[in-house]
Amino acid sequence: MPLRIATWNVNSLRVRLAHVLDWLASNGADVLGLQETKLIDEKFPRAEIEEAGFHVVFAGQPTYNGVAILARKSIFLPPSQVVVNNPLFQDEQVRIIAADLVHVNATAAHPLRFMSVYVPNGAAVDTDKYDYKMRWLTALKKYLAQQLNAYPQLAVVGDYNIAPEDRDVHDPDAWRDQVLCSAPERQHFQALLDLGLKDAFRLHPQPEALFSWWDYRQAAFRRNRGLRIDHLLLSSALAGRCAASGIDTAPRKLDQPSDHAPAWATLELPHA
DNA sequence: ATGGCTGCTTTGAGCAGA
Repeated sequence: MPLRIATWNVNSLRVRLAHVLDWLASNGADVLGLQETKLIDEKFPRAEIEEAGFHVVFAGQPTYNGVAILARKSIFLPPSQVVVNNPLFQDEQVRIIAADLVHVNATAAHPLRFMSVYVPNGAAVDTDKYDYKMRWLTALKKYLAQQLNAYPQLAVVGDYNIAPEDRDVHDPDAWRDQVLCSAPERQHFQALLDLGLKDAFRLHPQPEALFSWWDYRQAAFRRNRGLRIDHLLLSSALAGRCAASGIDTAPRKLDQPSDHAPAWATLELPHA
């Protein structure tokens, strides 16, 4: 059975829990990285998620950010070796969680190392927040270089807040040099690919103008005025076993949607 | 040029998101 992994910026898990549980049931994802849970740990809906058949590890803070990993109990042992944030970067904001996922019938020598990341938005070019985003991405590259050495089967999924190429943007001229699309941001994304990571979405043919985020304003989703900023980056060992990938825009059509849609990939792993 | 939505916040108008 192929393994389906996914990422979703839910923009408040309190508001979106039903969407997440419905999507897991209908889409069949086995592992899901969440971003922008916006929940302190005391308020995280652990029981509801576990009752739905998933292990969960999470790290939050008041109001902003917050990340989690869900892993289907019928396939995985409880997540282990959990690490929150980047050990190489002092950060007051909670934007990364990583864990080992071991198959219940594990035969592989290496676990699946799964990381859910929420890259800073950056606000606008030439702001303090943009500088923070640049420093954050520099540190992420150093961390992932280490992680790739330690974990041959590494998946780094999340909201990267970067549209890698013009074809990932509904109106490239309007977005030229703007935050999410600026050349320095794209160079940071390319630097991650240069480590050997692969963008799962681009491993397979895709429809044109398939995006993962649309502004809440001005009917942007109905007009498909979106960006592709949510990505699954795979180590070469995983990329070689990636059978399919895509973005599911169905949840963006629901009432009270997240402004992001889930992105996913399937992996043919022999008991990862 | 501005604000356009949405969620959050010692429930309010302001911040943040992208």
